[in-house]
Amino acid sequence: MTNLTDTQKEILEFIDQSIQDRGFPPTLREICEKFKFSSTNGARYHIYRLQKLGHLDVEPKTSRGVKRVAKGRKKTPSRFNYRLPILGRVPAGPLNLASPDVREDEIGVDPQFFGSQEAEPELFGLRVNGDSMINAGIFDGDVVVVRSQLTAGDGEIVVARVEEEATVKRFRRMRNAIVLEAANPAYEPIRISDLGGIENGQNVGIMGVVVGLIRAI
Amino acid sequence: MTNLTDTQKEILEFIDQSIQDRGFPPTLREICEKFKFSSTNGARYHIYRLQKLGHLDVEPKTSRGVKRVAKGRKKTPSRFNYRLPILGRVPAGPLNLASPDVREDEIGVDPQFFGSQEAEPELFGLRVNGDSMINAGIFDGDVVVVRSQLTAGDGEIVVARVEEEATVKRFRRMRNAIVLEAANPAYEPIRISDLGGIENGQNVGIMGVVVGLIRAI
DNA sequence: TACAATACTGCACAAGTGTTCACATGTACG
DNA sequence: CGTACATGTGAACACTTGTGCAGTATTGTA
Repeated sequence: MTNLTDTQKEILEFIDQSIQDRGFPPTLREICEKFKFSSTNGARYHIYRLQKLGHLDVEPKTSRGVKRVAKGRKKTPSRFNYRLPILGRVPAGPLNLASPDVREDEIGVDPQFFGSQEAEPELFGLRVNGDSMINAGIFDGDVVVVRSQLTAGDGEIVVARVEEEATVKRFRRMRNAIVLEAANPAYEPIRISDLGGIENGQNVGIMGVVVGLIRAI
Repeated sequence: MTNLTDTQKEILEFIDQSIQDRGFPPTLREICEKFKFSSTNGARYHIYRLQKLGHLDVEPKTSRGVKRVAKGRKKTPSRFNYRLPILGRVPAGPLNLASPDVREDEIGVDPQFFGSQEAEPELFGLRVNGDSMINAGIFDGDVVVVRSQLTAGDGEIVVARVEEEATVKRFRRMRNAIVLEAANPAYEPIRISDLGGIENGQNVGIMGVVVGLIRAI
């Protein structure tokens, strides 16, 4: 991919630098000065080249008329800028993504890494409380990355609301019921007649599917 | 705050638009054309004003020499932009951070979340191969976040080089030796006489300390 | 009424800037 | 050996662009 000569790469860098520092791209003569070219055509040659290679947009007859172009699979800046809101441990109490005051923190993540292709993925973080999912590699204090959705497939790890408490469990679709089971034999599975239904007086719903995990050691 | 006239606000907008669309600010005459001024001094007057008001930086005698100055606008902190290079599984073969060709991918992370305060932290990612750290919650395929350093404290999880292979182990400082132990009873601990020393013909060194973990499910 | 400030018009000029054409110098390659 | 190609030099040219200076119209305001 980096089939560019050293000079070409340096010129792109210089253009970026100029845009960053001064707010606009350099002129041909500024490039000449920087690279000790004695003729504007030295710079002009490289600009022409870089345009042909698709790294620059050039507006003819226009001063400073070069523009860096995001090339092919070049990383979208927003890809790295997504801020994942981390909700707190939420031991009891309602888990409400919309209310920003329950946000404990936020961290920058790469949504594509967790399978999200959308520009504005519906991801949020949730700090896990307890060791009920220890056999699934989810430890106390870990942050699980959750994609908001109301349904889940068999075997997926979900964030479920049981009464007014949020828990992380593995979602099992049985013959006549749905079971939320912990990945820890010390915990009893929760049996539900249907998704969102009530059995034994339980009020249950799925809040999202766990698509990733982030841990600071 | 917005003690600007309508025209002034529109001119700032036009400058932003130009930067966004074309990659560089407009000339005075382009502003004139846009705002139906018949004299360049019409634009010039407003640019001068906006400079005095602190909304623009102006580079004299320079074409398109205006720069929007961040006036209390939210700027994305660089902390969300750090790109963590992910090295491959590196089953055997040398693990060299410097050579970019072993990079499998990179993801955006928040170094502060993993305890790094520096602007350019020496973090890298390493995809874990095998289940030797399963009891520490590190599963096959997980990416561990590693801070490059040559020493480690007792009990820390480290990336160690044994011969030419990189492994993730827990670092134990014993009375007369150092032990690299797996978090899985199925694996035998590796005993080393001293850090970087050789025992049983082993060539061992510490490459970094695991400060975090990222998993895509 | 007089005066200042705002928001321009009009025009010429010098410096800034991209463009064109001709030519030089390596380096790789058949 | 010669040819193609990449990477420049050098100089002149014409358009672009910011600048300086003078003037006009409108709107407060004292």
